[in-house]
Amino acid sequence: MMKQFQKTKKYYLGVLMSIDKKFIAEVFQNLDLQPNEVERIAATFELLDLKKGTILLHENEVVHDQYYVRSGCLRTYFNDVSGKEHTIQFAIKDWWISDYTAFFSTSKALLQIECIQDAQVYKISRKEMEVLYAEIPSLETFFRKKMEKGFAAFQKRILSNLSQPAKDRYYSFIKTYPNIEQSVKNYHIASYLGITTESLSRIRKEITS
Amino acid sequence: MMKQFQKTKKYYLGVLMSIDKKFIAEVFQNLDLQPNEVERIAATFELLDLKKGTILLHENEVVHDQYYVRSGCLRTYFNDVSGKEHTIQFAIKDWWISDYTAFFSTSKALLQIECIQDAQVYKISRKEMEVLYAEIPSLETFFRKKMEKGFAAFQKRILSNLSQPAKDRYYSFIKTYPNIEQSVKNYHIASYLGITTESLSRIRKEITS
DNA sequence: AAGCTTTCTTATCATAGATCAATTTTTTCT
DNA sequence: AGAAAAAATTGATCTATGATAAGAAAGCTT
Repeated sequence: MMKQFQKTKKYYLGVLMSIDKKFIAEVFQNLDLQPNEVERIAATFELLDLKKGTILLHENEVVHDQYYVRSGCLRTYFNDVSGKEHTIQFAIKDWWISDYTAFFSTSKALLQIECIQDAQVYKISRKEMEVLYAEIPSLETFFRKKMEKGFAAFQKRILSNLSQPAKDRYYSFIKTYPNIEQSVKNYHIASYLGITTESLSRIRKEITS
Repeated sequence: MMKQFQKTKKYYLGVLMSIDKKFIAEVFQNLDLQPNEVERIAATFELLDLKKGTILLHENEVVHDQYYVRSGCLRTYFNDVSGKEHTIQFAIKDWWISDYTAFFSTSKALLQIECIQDAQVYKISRKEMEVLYAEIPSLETFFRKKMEKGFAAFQKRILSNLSQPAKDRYYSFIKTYPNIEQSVKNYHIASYLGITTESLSRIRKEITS
């Protein structure tokens, strides 16, 4: 498949920057970064325009980057041996996305990252980010906290998969992520909940009646 | 239920320490800590002797601590509305355990921590650990990496729950955690795999035949 | 607007694993 | 060792969700 996204220009050394610094400051809003720190960070961010359908990361590619979503919608999913897709994560505005399991160890992707609504994302490499950790320690804390949230979300998901019927999990999903529900297809939601699209359809029918 | 564990004495300021510093150094073996750093850490560790059956943490208690297992075996589990137990994690020698979701935010426990084989554990408070992060930055990195591993394990579990039948999940479990298999009951394993003990029994029967 | 293509729905039948109810085996305690 | 408790097994039946197969509806494209 052709690459459907294009890179924006990138200028190093902070002389000229194509990326909106103000926006970068908002990404890390609670950190109270110094202007020079924001500039330093901005230099490592790369803005990408993605068309719906783009596969940003393919299975077995080494994962060097994570992405911050400015707009649009992406998801990570796993293709199992029987050809079924299992959605691990959706990401809309202000979410981070990657195959984190592979990202952390700079190893091969198990997941694919797919753009499911035209999107603008920042691409951030792990390597550059680790250099930044040393310069701006609060960044490491920022990402540690993100990770803690992600960990908690995964645990919650394991428990709801184990203890709740599909109908309850669907209710939780639309209640917890109303904005995501609007950006994705029902078959995406089904693959996230771990049911077939037919089962989801039956659940939805039950609800409306 | 009576408390079945007793605290060991604890001496502050590094004047006298009841806890084996050599052992502490091993906990963080890859960090290459200085002797004074080890001493500093040791002062925040509290050694507990636990009897099988002890509930170290009850649902709805605020979670201030995590535990490092020196010996024995513990598990965290969730009691769902219908009275079923769902095991989230087992911990044997050299594993860390807590209700991390609550631990990270110092909020109320959803899980219980149960000692399932007589154990010796170190208790480490989040608060003290965060002070240590500032003094010994490599500690924050150490725990971030642990978290990354835990995150990856959770993702793997979500995917295997969604894509594999119980039999395959059981095979993976005993292959991945042979040492845990020997320390826990089959009904613990069943509650980890998300099946009933009857189903696990049938799977085991199939294997032996 | 007509015709594709994608997405969603509906119906029928199949099945993994649950539930219920005993029973047997293993472990623990006195 | 023998009794009691805990854990594991087995059988019969039930149920939520899957698989398969059509169709209907919605969204794009020209």
